[in-house]
Amino acid sequence: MIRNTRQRTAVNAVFEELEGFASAQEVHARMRAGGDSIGLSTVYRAVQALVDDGELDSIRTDSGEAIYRRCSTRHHHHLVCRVCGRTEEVEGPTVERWADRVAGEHGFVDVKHTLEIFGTCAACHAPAEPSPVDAPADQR
Amino acid sequence: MIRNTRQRTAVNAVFEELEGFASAQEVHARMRAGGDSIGLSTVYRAVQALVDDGELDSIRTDSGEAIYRRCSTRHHHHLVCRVCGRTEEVEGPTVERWADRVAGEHGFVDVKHTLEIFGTCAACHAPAEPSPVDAPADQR
DNA sequence: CGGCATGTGAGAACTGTTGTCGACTGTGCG
DNA sequence: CGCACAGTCGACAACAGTTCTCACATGCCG
Repeated sequence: MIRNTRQRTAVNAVFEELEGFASAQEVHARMRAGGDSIGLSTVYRAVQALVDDGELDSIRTDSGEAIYRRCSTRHHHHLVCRVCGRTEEVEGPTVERWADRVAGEHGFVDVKHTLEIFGTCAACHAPAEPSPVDAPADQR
Repeated sequence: MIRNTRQRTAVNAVFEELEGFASAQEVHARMRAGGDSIGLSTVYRAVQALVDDGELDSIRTDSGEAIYRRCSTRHHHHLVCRVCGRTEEVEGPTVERWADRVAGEHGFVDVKHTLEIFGTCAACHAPAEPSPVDAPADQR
């Protein structure tokens, strides 16, 4: 049986008022800062329970930390500023179709995909930037 | 200056004879098992050096472990079978253009993206058909 | 209300990764 | 060839994120 506890409700609430991603530790810190008393273990447990329920989506950062977002409703992707962390949701039928087609051509079925776009947003890009023409060489 | 050392060559060799992904620890274990004496730190260093050189590609597993793969240096994406772990490289100008355009529309610059497609490959999807080309043993 | 399965939380333990530092060794030079 | 030395090695410590442990608390059901 699964109980409704103060802590579980509170974790849920954090993600409701949150935009973008948060790691378990951030959730914990935020709750502590907000006056809630909660253990780190409990945050992990609550977050994982929410993931199991499909209410949260989890991905990994490059550093290996798990971060969570509330957005399981409709399919979309994220555009993340690598400086300030601001996240925008974007949709793209184009890329959905492309992925399905490519996978199909290789005989794959039951296809899912993950796509994250990283960049520097206009605000973060404004300050001192050495190269006016900053064409990254490796990506196209 | 960058030296050619026995260890670095050996790590490189492991990925040459390897298909698919391997974690740093797997590389270390494999080398030890093969009689090579090498430190774990050295494996991490060598692997990261190879990633920096663009000779290896690194991603994270769901468990947070970093795994590495030798793949072509040009930009591409991976189509991964969630059953056997077989990986195919795919390219898609379409999706590159889409990502750049979408990011640009939001004022983002210096844009990169990651895209992984997961599915079940034809061989693994066939109900009672034991595929002649079976999964490599230690794929994730 | 009372019983008890379930949840909590502080801290220990664990895992993967990175840092440290003395010893070692390719590499370039004479 | 041999020497100097910067780059490298490797055992181990340190670290961060996550999971586990276990005594105690608490929501749920009758």
